[in-house]
Amino acid sequence: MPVLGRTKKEVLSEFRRSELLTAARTIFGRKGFHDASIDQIAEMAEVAKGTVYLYYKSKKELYMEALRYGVESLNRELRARASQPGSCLETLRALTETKIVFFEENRDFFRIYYSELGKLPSHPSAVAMVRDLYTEQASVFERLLRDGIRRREVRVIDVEKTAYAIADVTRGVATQRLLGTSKTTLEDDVDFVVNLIWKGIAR
Amino acid sequence: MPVLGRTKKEVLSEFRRSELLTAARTIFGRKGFHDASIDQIAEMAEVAKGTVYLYYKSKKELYMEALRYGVESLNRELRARASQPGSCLETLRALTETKIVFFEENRDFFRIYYSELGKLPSHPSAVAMVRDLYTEQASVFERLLRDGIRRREVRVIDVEKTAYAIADVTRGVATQRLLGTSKTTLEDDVDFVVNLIWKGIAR
Amino acid sequence: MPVLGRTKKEVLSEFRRSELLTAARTIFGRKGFHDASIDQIAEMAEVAKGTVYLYYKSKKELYMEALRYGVESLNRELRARASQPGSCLETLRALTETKIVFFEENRDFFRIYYSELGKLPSHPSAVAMVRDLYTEQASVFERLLRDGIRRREVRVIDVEKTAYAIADVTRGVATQRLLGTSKTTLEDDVDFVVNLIWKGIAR
Amino acid sequence: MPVLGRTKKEVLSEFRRSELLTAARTIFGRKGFHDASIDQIAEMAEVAKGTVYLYYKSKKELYMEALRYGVESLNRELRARASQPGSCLETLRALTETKIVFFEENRDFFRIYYSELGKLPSHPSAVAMVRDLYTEQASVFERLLRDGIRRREVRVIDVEKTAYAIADVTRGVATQRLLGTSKTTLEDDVDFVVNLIWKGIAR
DNA sequence: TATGAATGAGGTTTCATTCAT
DNA sequence: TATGAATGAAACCTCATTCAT
Repeated sequence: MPVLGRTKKEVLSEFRRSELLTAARTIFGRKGFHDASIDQIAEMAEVAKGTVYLYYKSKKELYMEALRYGVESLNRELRARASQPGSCLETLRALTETKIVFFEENRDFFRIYYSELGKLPSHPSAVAMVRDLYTEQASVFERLLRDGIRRREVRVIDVEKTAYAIADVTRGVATQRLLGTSKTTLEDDVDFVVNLIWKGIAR
Repeated sequence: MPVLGRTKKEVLSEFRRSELLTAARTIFGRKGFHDASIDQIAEMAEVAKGTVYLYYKSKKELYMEALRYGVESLNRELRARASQPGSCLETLRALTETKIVFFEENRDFFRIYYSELGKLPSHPSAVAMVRDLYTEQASVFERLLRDGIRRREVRVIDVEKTAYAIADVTRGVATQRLLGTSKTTLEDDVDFVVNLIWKGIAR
Repeated sequence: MPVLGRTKKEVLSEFRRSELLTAARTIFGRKGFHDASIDQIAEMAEVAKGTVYLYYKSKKELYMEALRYGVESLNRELRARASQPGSCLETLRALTETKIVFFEENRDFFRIYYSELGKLPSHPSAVAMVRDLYTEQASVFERLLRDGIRRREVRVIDVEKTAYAIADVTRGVATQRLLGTSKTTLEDDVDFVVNLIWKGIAR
Repeated sequence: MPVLGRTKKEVLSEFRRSELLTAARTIFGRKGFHDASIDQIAEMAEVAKGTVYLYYKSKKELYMEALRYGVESLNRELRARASQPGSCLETLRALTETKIVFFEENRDFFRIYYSELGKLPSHPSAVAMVRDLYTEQASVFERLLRDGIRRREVRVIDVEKTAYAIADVTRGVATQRLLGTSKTTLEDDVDFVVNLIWKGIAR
């Protein structure tokens, strides 16, 4: 009995995958890949252990999907915001804020994300995927910078390196916030990042 | 028959510890804490498994010591360089270079270091230690910035946040280099970091 | 599809526990706690090593349950026999025989039992449990003696000490039999214990 | 430089053996065979671990010698007391007291002794030895009983079985005392054993 | 003879994965 | 499809024993 092109089965299946992904993200984020157990994830997703293997063929695959799922969400939000009109500086500020807020709302994911980025070539496949998504994210910023250069708001710089630098400083501030080290408001933190970078790159 | 205050035994013992630490750093860096096995570390250090436990009372302790050993080496180098005379900008450049070179020469350690920094509250003790050492490192840069402000080379800024930002951008560039993503020379990379930051903070 | 209040699963689970307990009793009895390995017990119970841990959370717990299981069986038999009518002397003889027969039929258990009784304060928890069960057993004999005193079949004595003495002599005879030192029939051995004790305590 | 037929070396060697045996008895008694470590014994004997192996070729051998050493001491005391004049009853009381006192003064040994007796055929060799010494001990009592029968103080009984029974009841009382269960004086406890047995065997 | 650093076998326990129901 | 009992590989750690000094 297909509805809107999807059978009941497909809907259920999609639902399970989503529940599993959410649970995986939470547990993996909280305990790391190794200390997380399939049992815990299954329990949180309210299915039996064996069921996990009907949807993901291994712990690693589940991990990678949870990772991809998160990064893609973030990238989607960033792209959406980037496509809104505004000056280069305004957009830069908006993107920075989007990213920091995203991490604050997805602390568990934040950990998976950066622990994986920090790992480099250990789960080669995972890294490759993260790198791709990271690169995709960087490209949002690169496009912004190129626009800024064209519009003469930004001086001529190495856009790629700068894009990475923006990501790094943003990550740093997000880390401070999650660690509780940062004592300033979200707005101040965003200001700091944007000012630093903008001074560094403005005409 | 002590020689220069150290017996032959002490020398051997020190040698073993050092071999173990080096092996541990390599293996842990390559595989992460969990996927590294004591057996592999012992083999690389050319001792038997049991011998490891004569020097470190658990896998975790060995890990932490390997971590501490590396961070302390880096901090030592940074402090040494920071104490040399020069303008604020010169010193900033020197420190940045020191750090990037250190990571290039200690790739395996780089991974432990940042995977641990990215972990936050999982091995509480390890994290605490890394955080302390990280803070110590940040303070080298903070001092530099304060000096710069006093000497009117640098404008009045939040030194703490800026110190972290420097560390973050530097880390980012080091990552690019280790990933092979960066196609530019060491000098160019250092220039990039220093310019970006300096523009952001100079009077 | 529950049958008689028990599902197939429950039956299987009960069966496994029982198989494991039996195997544990045999192996522990034969080799002692330390020299017994979980592997051997699993093999004898015809399950994989990991399965043992689905039913008992550690080697020690398995050991204790095997112990408890045996002692409780013995105590049950003794209590059942003690509640049958008969003179004090008759009951004493019956209990003695019950105990000796039980040990002959459960040689492996006999060893766990007495090795644990002989250990005093090493596995504190195990010892506490055995002591409780031992005390319970002693109380069966104490009640018998008190009855005998009331009925004027037995002279006034320290019932507690005497109860222990009966247990000790019985144990001794059981030991002789299991060692093969005793060359006399079961009946003769029982007679010997009962006569010795009875002479010692009768009016 | 032999002195009294013994060189300095021999004296030292004897001293070491004795220190080791004492330490072994204490540690084995306190922790049992498996949980005792050669290291602990060496430390208590104030020698290095390797030295232990110059005197005893394995942990088991050391254990057996500690066991033998203790049993032989006890047997020696019993034989000495048994050879003193006195009625059968008097000697029985004296021997019982000797044994209980010996165990109270050698608690650690007591545990080794009975844990080994309780083991039957696990370390076959150890058991054989203990059995021999146990038998030797029983024979002291058997001789006493036979004397008593000849002197018409004791009725005609199975002396072997009775000898074991005496040992068993004595052991039981010793156990009560060491466990702290017994609340009566040494004299009362001895009285209890002797009365029970004597009533059981006297003419 | 005495030492104690080094060895490596051995055992418990965990947990991802499978499979019969 | 969903379950969860069963599996067994893998890894940490201990400690009796050896051996070079």
